[in-house]
Amino acid sequence: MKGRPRKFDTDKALESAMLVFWRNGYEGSSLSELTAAMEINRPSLYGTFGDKEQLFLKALERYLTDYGSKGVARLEEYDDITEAIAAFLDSIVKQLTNSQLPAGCLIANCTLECGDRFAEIGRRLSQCHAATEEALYNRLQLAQTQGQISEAEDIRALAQFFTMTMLGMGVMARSNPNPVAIQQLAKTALRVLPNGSDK
Amino acid sequence: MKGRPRKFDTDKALESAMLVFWRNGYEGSSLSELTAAMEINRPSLYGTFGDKEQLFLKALERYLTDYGSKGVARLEEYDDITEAIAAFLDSIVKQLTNSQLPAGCLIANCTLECGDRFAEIGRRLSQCHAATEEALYNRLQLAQTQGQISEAEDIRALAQFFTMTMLGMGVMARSNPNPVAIQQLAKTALRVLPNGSDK
DNA sequence: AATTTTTTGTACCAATCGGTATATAAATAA
DNA sequence: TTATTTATATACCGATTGGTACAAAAAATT
Repeated sequence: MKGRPRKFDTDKALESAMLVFWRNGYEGSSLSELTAAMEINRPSLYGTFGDKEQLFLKALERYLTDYGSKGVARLEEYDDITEAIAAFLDSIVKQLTNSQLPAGCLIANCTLECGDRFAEIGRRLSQCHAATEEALYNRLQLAQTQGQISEAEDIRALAQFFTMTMLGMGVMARSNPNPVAIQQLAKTALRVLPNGSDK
Repeated sequence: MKGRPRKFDTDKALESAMLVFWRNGYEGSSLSELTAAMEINRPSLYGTFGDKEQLFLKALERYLTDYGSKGVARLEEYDDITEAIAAFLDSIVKQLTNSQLPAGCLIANCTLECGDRFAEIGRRLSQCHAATEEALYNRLQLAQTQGQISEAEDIRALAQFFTMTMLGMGVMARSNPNPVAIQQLAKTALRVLPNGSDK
């Protein structure tokens, strides 16, 4: 490779940026704070990641692989649909109550501020919600074909409900980070499932 | 009263400010946009409402009386606890799906961005959640003493769950403002109540 | 009519915002 | 060694941020 070699680890830098966005939101994260956390200077940031919006989108992808999609992955771990969704919620609870991580959920945190005002980011974040809903829907549909859920059940509504639960827990965790309460929210939400009270 | 009289209606101006904050969040609302919407100039704003933070807190109180506390008020309208909470959620759904109003819920919108970074605002917003939870708790407790809810039921958990539902619906409404879906979320959430599936 | 009090409009403040021009340093290719 | 390429660090850009100084305007008080 020709040219002066990079002095910093792009992966570490991106992770640092992601944590800043997670903590402060999109607008709340200034270029100065970002470059400080990433331990690089501004031209290196622009040369490597593009402008602030592109950096955010890349940080978001990083968040998804490291944190955001852990919950959906757990949907496949159990044959029983209630256990599967319990595992999905439990994964989110674990994240939200991990005091080593920024408060709340990066996606929820930024959905509210970016909605209209930063169109591309807003669109991408909506896609994230839709992807979660779709994963839940597919898992619920499988359970329905297996007879675990009645045919009369509106599984689209259930998928949207648990997506909302994820986001709502994120807001609660940001406002009052009481681990026991967050844990309890997940348990209560599970009761909308036919046999959810048992778990 | 001595001195030059005010040229604008402070109440109208505060309402305009509230709508800007609701749409754009706290940091996202610049002094320029606020004064433009309020149709006053900057010194009038500072003279009448104080600085930006104080203006926000006053706008928040205005939001609470006009919108935020409508849901809680409906808790008293029905003797049956399930109907009461259905009315509470329905009031919030109505607001979230009103296309004349800014998207989402002002409180949820700003909880995420203000948490740590604007301490006083963050504290006040947490109080708002706590107040909602407390109103729900009191109503649930009444229902429990009336035998509508089993003594074994953890009504604190239920109060927190419906508070979370309110906030979660707010995020969903901001990201994908589909009235039917929001309405359905409320209906699904109601199922955590002993006889919630009937309603 | 003169004085006092309060609001108004304009014009401005330092600080910070996201973003970049420029020149130097460090590597490879010729 | 020389030319080329890429990343670095510093220093800067215009625009916007929240917040104010100042003087004119409009009312009540004396």
